[in-house]
Amino acid sequence: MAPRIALAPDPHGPGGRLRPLDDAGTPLGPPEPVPDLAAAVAAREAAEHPRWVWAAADSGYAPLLPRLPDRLARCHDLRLVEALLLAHEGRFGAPRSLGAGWARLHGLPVPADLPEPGSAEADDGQDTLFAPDRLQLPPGTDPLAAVVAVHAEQQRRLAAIADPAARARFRLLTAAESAGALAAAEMADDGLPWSVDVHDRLLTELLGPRPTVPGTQPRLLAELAVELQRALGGRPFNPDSHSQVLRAFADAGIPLASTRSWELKTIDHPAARLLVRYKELSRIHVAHGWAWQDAWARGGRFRPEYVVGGVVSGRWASRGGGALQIPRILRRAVVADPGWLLVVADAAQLEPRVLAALSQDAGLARTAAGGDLYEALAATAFQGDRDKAKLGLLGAMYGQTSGDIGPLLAILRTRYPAAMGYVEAAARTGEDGGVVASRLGRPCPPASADFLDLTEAPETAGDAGGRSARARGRFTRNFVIQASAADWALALLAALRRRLAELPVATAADRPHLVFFQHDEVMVHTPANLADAVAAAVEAAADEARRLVFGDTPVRFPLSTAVVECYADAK
DNA sequence: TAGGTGGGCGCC
DNA sequence: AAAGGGCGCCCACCTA
Repeated sequence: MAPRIALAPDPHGPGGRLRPLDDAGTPLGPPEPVPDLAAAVAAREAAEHPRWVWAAADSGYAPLLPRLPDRLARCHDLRLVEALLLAHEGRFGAPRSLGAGWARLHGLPVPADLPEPGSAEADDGQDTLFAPDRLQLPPGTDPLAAVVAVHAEQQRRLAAIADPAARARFRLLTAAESAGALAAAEMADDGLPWSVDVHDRLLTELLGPRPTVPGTQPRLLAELAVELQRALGGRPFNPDSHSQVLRAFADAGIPLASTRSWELKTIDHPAARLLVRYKELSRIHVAHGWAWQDAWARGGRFRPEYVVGGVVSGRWASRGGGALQIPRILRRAVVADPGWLLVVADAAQLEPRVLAALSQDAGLARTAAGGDLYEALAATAFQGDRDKAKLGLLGAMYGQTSGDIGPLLAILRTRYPAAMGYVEAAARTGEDGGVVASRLGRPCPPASADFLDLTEAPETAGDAGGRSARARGRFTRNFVIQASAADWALALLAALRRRLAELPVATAADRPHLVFFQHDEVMVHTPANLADAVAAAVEAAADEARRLVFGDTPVRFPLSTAVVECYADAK
């Protein structure tokens, strides 16, 4: 067990205080004031690799990063762990700041969490000005004392989980979530290598030259709009307005139910094809065009802000820049530095494999023992029709009932009763208003009014209740899989981060580092001579994650790994 | 004018 | 008969 050290920065200036703790969180000595927190942290990190206990890595780590010679190995993020514990204790969504934990400990009124920076409510005044750390502590409270006390309380609550196996898994989850917070801060600091030149060329090819007047449409987009108007009779209309588009098509004798691309693609008319193209290009322009480049990708690095645990399933969210929605076509712009390479690894067919491991379905586990899972599934149960196999299994995991999927589900139910029973049990729990959890114990939110869809056409209360219950069932059905996949991915990320830190390098500047993480995919930017070692580290981390999360399972989680100069060349 | 909502689509 | 899970972002549009 690594030693633990609580830390709190001074509110002003570079100093702070440290306090060593035992595993239960009991202080092993008095607080130690240090004049230079970054220097003190660096020294203690080198000497003893402690687990740093702090209020929140997102605010605590970023200011230290530029001054640390090496990355921190591990931490305990009180805010993230508090959120996990509260959910586990049936108090999903309760305030999770250090101040909230402190208040609950002392029977004080619990302060609401501050709105996330960048959110709509965040610009409401000066609160954040006086609480940049978002701790929400009562005035006069000693932050280090609060860190020590709330940590001890969290350790007590973790130890109170009765089932030893469940306790071990949940502790793993808190450690992985905390490690993720370190990785997220580091990735924001390093940035994703982004070639502004390549991006410019791509945009110019697709849209025409960058408009000299900001806010005007690039030439090719404007021409496309005119062509579209001409194809519908020549009257001008705004292609971005759904109602105007619907009217223009109707006037030309083409009734549309919506302007969705998939509907347009079924219509054999030049205007439909032009509109689809316009939408594709327009989206790139508005969401990932020159304005985006100016805001997010200056200086050869795209620096998104990741929100660890930002999705209820444990997936990460991002804030600004759309880091997790980079269009495939723009991957051409992600280019390694000269002499460096990108190691891109994504888990192949992660979610069905997770289902196989969760349900311990022997048959499905055999199809997930390696190679192409859908191919194996098709050979076993669908006369070699891979598309059907994939459609059926995805439908089972998402709760799909429409289309021609019924017969496929019936086959799966016969062939893989344990796996289908698993998702159907999760769905029933949800329909009955219950709560499910991931493999490591991350609970889903409780049933609430959110799931009552009151916008539907008038109907009896019973119908609304049934609709809402089924929606809840689809959610819990998918949650067990999506959230357990997130458990695995988080464990992989933590293991990989540790393994990268163990690679021998001459200087810290030569160390391979994570630059991207997207649900089931990781990317490492590495000096070319270490690329093979990095690829091996990713493989090892994936296998470590499998063992940690699922224990003894025949299911394998193969990675598709590519070593490339450019992201677009991976797979 | 600002904020909220819904359509639509990018990613997994 | 049928209503496929999770997000972020931008637009038009409506309302206060």
